[in-house]
Amino acid sequence: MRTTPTLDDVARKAGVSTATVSRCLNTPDRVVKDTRDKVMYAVEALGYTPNFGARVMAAKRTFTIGAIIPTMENAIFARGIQAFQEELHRRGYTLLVSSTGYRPGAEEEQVRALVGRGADGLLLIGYDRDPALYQYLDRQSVPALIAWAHKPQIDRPAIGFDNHAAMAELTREVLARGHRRIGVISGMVEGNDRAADRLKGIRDTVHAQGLDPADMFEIQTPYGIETAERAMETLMQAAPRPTIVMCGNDVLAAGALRAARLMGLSVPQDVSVTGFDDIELARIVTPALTTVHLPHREMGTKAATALIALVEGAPEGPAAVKLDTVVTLRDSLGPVPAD
Amino acid sequence: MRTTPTLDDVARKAGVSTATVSRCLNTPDRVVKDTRDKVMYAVEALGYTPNFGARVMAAKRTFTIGAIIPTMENAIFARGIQAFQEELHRRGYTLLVSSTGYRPGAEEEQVRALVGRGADGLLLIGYDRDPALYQYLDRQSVPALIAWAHKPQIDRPAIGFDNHAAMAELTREVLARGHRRIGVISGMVEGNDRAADRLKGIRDTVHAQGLDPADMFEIQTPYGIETAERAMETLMQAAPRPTIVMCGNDVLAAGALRAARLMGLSVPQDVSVTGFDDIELARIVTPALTTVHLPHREMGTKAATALIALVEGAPEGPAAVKLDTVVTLRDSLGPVPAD
DNA sequence: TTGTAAGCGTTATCAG
DNA sequence: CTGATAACGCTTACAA
Repeated sequence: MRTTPTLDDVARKAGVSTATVSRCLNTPDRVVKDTRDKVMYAVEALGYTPNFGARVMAAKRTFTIGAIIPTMENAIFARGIQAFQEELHRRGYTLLVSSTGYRPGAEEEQVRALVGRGADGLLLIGYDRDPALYQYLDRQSVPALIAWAHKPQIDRPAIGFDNHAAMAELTREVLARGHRRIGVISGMVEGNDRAADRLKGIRDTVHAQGLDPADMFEIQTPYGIETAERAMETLMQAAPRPTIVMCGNDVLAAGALRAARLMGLSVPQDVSVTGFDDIELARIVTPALTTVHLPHREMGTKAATALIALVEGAPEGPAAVKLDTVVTLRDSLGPVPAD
Repeated sequence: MRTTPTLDDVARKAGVSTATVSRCLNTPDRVVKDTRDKVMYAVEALGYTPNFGARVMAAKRTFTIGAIIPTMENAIFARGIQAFQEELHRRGYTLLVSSTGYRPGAEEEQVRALVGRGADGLLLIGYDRDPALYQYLDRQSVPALIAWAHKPQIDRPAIGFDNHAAMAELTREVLARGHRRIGVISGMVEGNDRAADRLKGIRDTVHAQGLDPADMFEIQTPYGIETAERAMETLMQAAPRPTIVMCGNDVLAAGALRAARLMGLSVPQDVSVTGFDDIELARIVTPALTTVHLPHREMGTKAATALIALVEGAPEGPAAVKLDTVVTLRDSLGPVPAD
């Protein structure tokens, strides 16, 4: 097992000092072409790669950004993260992603792992987390940008959506179609402000309308097609049955759609279904989902820009950017069925 | 901007040496409870996190595994990677994922980034890549495990499927239903052995059947729903039209299904469609997709085990593990339509 | 333009 | 059981 070549090996082979090699690699113009060629040749010949650990320790910047997302398993974050990564790459940064699998406590672990590895900045999803984590980040002075959520009242750099308002708008569309018995399949709200806000957006709108809360049927369930199917089955057993089921995201809605089909209910004739996120899935299922469109790629790109700004000497105080969402009407939402 | 606390700060605060602090953190049993308590208290009080760079440099192991996948944007790899990560976590390793977005050259970049950061081992998708990259990995003696593919004739540690055989089996099912005019929507085969093998699996089977190659209609296209829709439109304009369209994966198939619906063709009455991968999508679309089931989670889990074994002093020579695939018949495949 | 040498924060080896 | 101290590989003043 030959040991991996170091700066020193390159220097020796090229007949120069390690300082010169380092300069060739980092600031090539501060080195005369002739020696640079020698050095580059040695680098090639040896197959040298800088040791990042050492570099992190000696320099300050790593040009690495970390992102911690709840899951890679469904496409909720995929598109935004992809755009985030592309923009970072364009700006010379490397993205490292890790996921918590919605495991409580996992996020702190990952934050420490990434910070310890010298991440210059972090992308986190949503606001809800142990205050100690925020304290830790502040202390380490590692900038963190919150994405996929937006709460102007919280003084943190963030870019995202007003989940409450967006869901409220969708709910108004639902009410306008005459629905009064509303089923809800929500994600688990504990530690998930996006899920919580969406749920609250429905409740507040329904109550503002003066409806009887007893006419709402809520189920919280972990994200997943299967879990949503179970939830849908339960909701459809209520009597009288809800005329619509509003879901916390498109994945849950896809599950609800599937369960409806298996139960022999047609959508939207027998029951309507709505989603949230407008991931690709929403247009693929039958019937296509009425949902809330989120500008995933725009958010990813802007998140990259904002985080880099923060990293490269935040002008100052945190700012929260709000992106617009659009209620997107497709076939899965219909008028309330005649009894 | 308070500077982040180091081992030294902790040592000073606890009134012990840095060596003792280090021991408390890494081998707590080699330190008497009393001093350990003092140290732990200081660690808490200061909010100390070890600097990974320094640790990498001083120790050899990092307990970090890197995975480089073509894309996070669709679910092809999501499930397997999730299982991979879960198993790694269970074994005390951290997973860092990065994606190439099918960008040529990006993989090398990412490999270097991960290796430079001290990754103990790497998970790579498929065999096809610049030999120089393999050479680099060997030289750095960083073990790499190839996943999602299996070629016994290539002497590399790998875990995956025989894409050729699996697609061949599906093709036999197709032929058995009387289809003779076969359309194919394949992923780009350049640098993607999985896509290439699947395509070849179809061709070889069709030709073995003694069919006229002129009856096959092949289109290669980048992965994506939209691109698949375009391809489907093109295929459906041929006269006579193919009676079935076999797709290189489920995402492409979902696009084909969608295009068919928009063109007013019903599946499988007017045209059949098949996929490959059996991701969640396959059961959600209407009609449900006939596809090749891959044991995603099993592969992820076993990949983790295998890679850790490699990292922790590979017993020796590389081994290739083949996992079984299952042709899964659902509604999207029907008999050849009567003309 | 290039070389010298002092860190950077840990771990590991040796003594005590 | 604990403390010095020498690496680890690289960057960066400071000198030459």
